[in-house]
Amino acid sequence: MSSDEKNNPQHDYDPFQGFNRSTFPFFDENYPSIYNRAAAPTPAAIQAFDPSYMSFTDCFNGGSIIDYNSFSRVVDVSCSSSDVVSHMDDSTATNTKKIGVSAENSVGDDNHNQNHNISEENPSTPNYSVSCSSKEDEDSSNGKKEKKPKGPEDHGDDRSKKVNKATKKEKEKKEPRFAFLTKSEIDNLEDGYRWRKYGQKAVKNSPYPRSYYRCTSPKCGVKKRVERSFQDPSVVITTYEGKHNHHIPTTLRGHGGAGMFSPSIMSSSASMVPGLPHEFLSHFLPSSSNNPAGNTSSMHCQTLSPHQQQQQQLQVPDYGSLQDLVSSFSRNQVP
DNA sequence: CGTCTTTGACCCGCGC
DNA sequence: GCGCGGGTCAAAGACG
Repeated sequence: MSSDEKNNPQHDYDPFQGFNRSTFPFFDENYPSIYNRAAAPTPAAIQAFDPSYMSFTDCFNGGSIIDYNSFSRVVDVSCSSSDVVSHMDDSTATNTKKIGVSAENSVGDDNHNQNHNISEENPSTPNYSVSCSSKEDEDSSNGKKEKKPKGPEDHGDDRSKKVNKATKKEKEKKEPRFAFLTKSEIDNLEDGYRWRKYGQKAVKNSPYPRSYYRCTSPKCGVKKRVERSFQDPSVVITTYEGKHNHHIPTTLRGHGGAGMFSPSIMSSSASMVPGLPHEFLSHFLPSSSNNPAGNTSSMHCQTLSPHQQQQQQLQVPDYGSLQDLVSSFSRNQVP
């Protein structure tokens, strides 16, 4: 652990900072969740979360909160400065940036690698991590840079560059970012929204490329990045960036579309909270096999390929445990 | 024909 | 200043 990390205690970090907690139904202990189970989760059930991940257990128990740095260490993904998660001002952002670098360099760190043994014994036990950060991004999505032809005419833009730099700093604090670890064989996990892939890049120190998606809805600048952990290729890291300013599209393209989730569930949550909180929720919605309210989703399931269905099963967490963990977190964190 | 993916090039920030 | 790596653009092609 770097000294920077020591100086940046995470115990007071709130991964849901920036969101009204009421937008997360499971923060409310009295919320009549359809995921409520008959029995409280057993300790064994909680421990079923693979400890080698930054799981929800890690996230919420005892106020030990994941940030993107921990996240990057766990899954061995590099994270840019903007990925770093913390409620921080610019000065601390500089610090965490260094943390991010050290995280990337920590691949050979024994202390870290010891925790990288990802169990294969519970393939049906999905492991999730979530983190968020604030970041500008509207400058690239809205006021996106013009692609300028390289040549003699491409000069005299230094002024605009500086302006961009300044506005970037200002916007730096706004865009929320959530990262999810999902054990899945499918890279691009369906979340109900429509995404258009706009780029793919090879990731340093990883054989797996990183894909860049943008929400296809006009004026919605939400982006997501999808990549695999090279430590455990079965783990997909999905990073959402920004908030949707629209509801989930009612018509989705073929091959299952929103098949992972019940449309009734999606629409209800979407109408409550369009945007990222819904997305966050959607990642933990049950599939047909575990969804007590799930006739509709089972209907969608029929359109899934066996591959997708397998992935779907891998996606299903123990929602009772999950909810309890989050509630526990809520109790610990909310004044 | 519209939508989406692929992919090489480009831009930019950062560390050395 | 230079090189590297991450992020984005946009043309071309694939697909339904």
